[in-house]
Amino acid sequence: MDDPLRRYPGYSLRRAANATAAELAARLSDIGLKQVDASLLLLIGANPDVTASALGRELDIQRANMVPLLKRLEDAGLIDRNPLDGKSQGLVLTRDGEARREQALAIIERFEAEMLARVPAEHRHHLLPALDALWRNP
Amino acid sequence: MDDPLRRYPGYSLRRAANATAAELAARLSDIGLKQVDASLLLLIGANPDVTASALGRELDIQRANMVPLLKRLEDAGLIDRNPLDGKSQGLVLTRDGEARREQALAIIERFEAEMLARVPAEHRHHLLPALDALWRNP
DNA sequence: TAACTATTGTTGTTGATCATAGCAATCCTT
DNA sequence: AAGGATTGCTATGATCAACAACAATAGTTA
Repeated sequence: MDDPLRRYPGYSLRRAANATAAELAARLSDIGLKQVDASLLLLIGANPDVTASALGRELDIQRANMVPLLKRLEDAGLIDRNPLDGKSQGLVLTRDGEARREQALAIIERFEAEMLARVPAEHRHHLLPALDALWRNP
Repeated sequence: MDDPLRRYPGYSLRRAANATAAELAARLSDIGLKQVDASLLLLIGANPDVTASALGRELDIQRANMVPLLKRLEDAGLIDRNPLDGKSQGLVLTRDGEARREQALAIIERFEAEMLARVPAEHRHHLLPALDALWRNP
């Protein structure tokens, strides 16, 4: 079937993102996490006492939508909340959260390596800078 | 804020895809189309009498989910259905559908060009082949 | 030809995701 | 002390894709 879309990098970009996201999601589900969960664990681990708002800004997730995400992580015993002042709360990983973060990290590192390995060597090191140019400077 | 995710091509891939998808969606909304609509118009235009099932396979959309998509295009007077045999129906663009397809094509071509222009020249021609390697051969 | 298997188009339901608006409490700055 | 901004949250609606199920038909094989 003739597919006029295949010429377009933008189309391939979306398809590639979907395909890789699906694969990573499948692997992360082995440890009971979604991609957002893993992102949050990594970010909280690297930035103890971050606020929900700051996380939302970094990941482009609206404040309101952070609530159920963090609630699930809290209910799962992976994160704790420290009141920073009267209204802000700092988020930290629990012991379990840290363990899970390390599992997620291992899965992600491995996944990224395998993903990159699929890209022909001549193109490989161009991928990250090219992608970054597409969204870092809006 | 320290963001451990920025090292990962897979993460940049998803962010770049989201950012570009949002921008293209905004432009296509000027002519009352979503991305899927535009994809369908382009595909039907290039493959007259294609079936809904074939479109779904090409775009990785389940048969069942094609129904409301095609119904909207039909209700908008952009496509017609030709009974091919007792159960299959061939899809074609109407006059209006062809006009809309050309508008969509112009928007997409322009968008793709601008998108590519944002990528530094050294990386530019590596983008499409690198992305294709990520999803063409699963 | 008869029987089976696969394909097509469809319905209906579900869950996940995201945008939006609004609210109370608290903070920061002037 | 006051006004505006920020934080966390509730609630709601729209959209989207996955899934199961089904009837009708086509294609293939016994």
